[in-house]
Amino acid sequence: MADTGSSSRKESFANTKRHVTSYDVARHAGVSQSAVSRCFKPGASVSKRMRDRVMNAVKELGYTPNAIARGLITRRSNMVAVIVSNLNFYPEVVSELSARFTERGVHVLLFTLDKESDVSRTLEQVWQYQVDGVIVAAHLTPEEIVSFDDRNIPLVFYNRSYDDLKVSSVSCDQVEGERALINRLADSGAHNSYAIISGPQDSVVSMQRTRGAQQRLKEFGITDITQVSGDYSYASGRLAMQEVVNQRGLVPDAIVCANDMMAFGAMDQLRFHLDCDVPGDTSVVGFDGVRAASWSSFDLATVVQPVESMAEAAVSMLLDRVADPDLPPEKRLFAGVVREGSSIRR
Amino acid sequence: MADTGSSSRKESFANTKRHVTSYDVARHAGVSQSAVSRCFKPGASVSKRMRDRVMNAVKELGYTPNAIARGLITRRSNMVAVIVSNLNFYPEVVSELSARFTERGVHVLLFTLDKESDVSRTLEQVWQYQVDGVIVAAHLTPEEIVSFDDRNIPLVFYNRSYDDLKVSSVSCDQVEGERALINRLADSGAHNSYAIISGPQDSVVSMQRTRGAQQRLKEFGITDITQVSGDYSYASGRLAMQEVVNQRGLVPDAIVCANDMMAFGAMDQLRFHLDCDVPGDTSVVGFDGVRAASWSSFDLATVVQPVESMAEAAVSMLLDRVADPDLPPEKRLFAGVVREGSSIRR
DNA sequence: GACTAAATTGCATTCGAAGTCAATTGTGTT
DNA sequence: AACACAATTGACTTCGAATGCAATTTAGTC
Repeated sequence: MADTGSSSRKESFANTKRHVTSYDVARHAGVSQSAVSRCFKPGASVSKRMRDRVMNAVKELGYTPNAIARGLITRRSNMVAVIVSNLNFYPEVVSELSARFTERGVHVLLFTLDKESDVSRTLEQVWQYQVDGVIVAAHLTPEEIVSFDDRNIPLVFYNRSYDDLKVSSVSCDQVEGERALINRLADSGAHNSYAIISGPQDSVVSMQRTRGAQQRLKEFGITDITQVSGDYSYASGRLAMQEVVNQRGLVPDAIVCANDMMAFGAMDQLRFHLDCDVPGDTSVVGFDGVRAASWSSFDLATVVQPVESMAEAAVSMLLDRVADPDLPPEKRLFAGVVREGSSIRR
Repeated sequence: MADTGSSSRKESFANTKRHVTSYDVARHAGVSQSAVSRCFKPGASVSKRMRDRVMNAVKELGYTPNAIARGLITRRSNMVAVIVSNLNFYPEVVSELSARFTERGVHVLLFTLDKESDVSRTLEQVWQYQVDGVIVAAHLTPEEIVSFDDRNIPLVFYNRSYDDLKVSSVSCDQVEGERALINRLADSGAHNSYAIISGPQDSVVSMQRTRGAQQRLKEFGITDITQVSGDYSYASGRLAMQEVVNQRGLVPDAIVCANDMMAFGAMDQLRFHLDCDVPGDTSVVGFDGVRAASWSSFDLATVVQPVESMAEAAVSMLLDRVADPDLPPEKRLFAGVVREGSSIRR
């Protein structure tokens, strides 16, 4: 640490391959640096002869443009931030987003939040990196949302909507989806007692799903509902299921879970620890339509979110707003598709 | 497009909040720009009075340092690239890596590869973004690996080792793990006929796991082995299982799968489509130790990779080499832990 | 071949922060 | 109070590429 100066000097000799810059290319090709720069700008005015000469030199020297330097002058980093509260809950989403951004030549700076508490520190980092836009699949406070406006950074929420605020979002219609799912349960007859396993108390998505279920059940005149909450995990689904049985003393006709993971947990708890048949004795439904829902072990009735369309929408909405910051915020709502499965008693 | 000049001019008026730079802060605080810069450099020589004045101005103006500009001059972007062949196979890994890098103030540029074919294009992007280092959980050709050396960019492989090449890597001992798993099968008695469901032909990891199984089985004098290959997915596990039965006409005593997903598929195929009890009629084992392996539905015997330790190792190895590029490459091998589960017949 | 318009090229400046070095201020000693 | 020496501070340059503008070349026309 003390000899930083000399060691870095030594280092720059050790690196025989010093960075090749556009100046090096220019000198080697006998042209100006501007010319080199222009050769990398699509649609710039460059003669064929010039382009050939430059590209030759580029190849010979192994030149790669420095995106950092470019970003400094153009004020476009060509990077977007993707902020996810817990990657484990959204692997497909991140994967889809990443693929689609890449397709469009945009790069993804990934931020995962362990606890919602470090959001502000994360945002601090986001600002520093001059990203062109941000996709957020996590909860932000209104102040935090406003800070995006202040900085003129386009923001698109994924599966979080703030009805009252002027923000762009892409989401799945949680309430409608849940209602459709309840319809299916009702269609299949004798479901009189229900349990709802919700997500964390502070999760807006969970609220919406749960509300959808409650509403629809109420409309069907069903009042026998036990509600407990989990944290979206498999383990919490199992615990919640047990808790339901402990509270009621018996198993309800149907278990409505706020997501698939908890539904798997509930199902497993019923089948393997409560000696209960699904769907023979009781029905279980989830929400999300993750891969495992279609595994034979579960074949879960659920609402499938159109992840691909949603990701595509989020990406193009964001990039549209990057290109034209004056576009008004837009909320796009996608309908979920009910997956029948065989976890509903008939 | 034609009026770029005027429109960008207009824009810069529209953005009432022009970027606040260190110069703005300096002017507002009545000091030099260097002073502002120094206030953001830990361990710099700044008097308390100066620091207070500057920090006040920073707060009043809402200044955020520009990491892009900093990166240009320091030649440190504080970003690393994480290249994953298919995020869906590694959600925990990416999540762990991301968390640990963030902890250390390093940012993650995520690249996901759909087909291995676009690796070179991806690398092109990686070079442009001047990342300080790269973690790769995908297959690279020797030439591609050399290109990292040429550019003096530290590289750490995750779960891919190239025995002959001088590269750093963190991996789980696939062969040993698989051997231990086979031991467990052998311990549990009567497993005479085996099926091995391998991964894709070109997957090194699959090769190693499969080889480990074959070796150990051979040592036990077992020769009745059917081998088919899948693509690591649940669906391919089911297909492969069916294929095994089609080939043999009956179900082998044990099914050794190259990863957990395929094991789930095989298990489900056996239980729900081949009317076969697991572990009653046959044993199934996997590899990886993903979350779902411990779900009651499966309770799969498998080799649990110590993902956390491995991620930690990969991150610190990479950052150590970023700090001191002269460190020699190092290969760290982690032992997997056999998870008993209840998918093995006793 | 002369002349105008259009296309191409180079010069010089810019983006925002960091580091070098010299100038200045502050501290401690006798 | 005078001096040596350390701690602070500011002016200026640098990182690498993009761009406005002027200079130059080329193409097009009669």
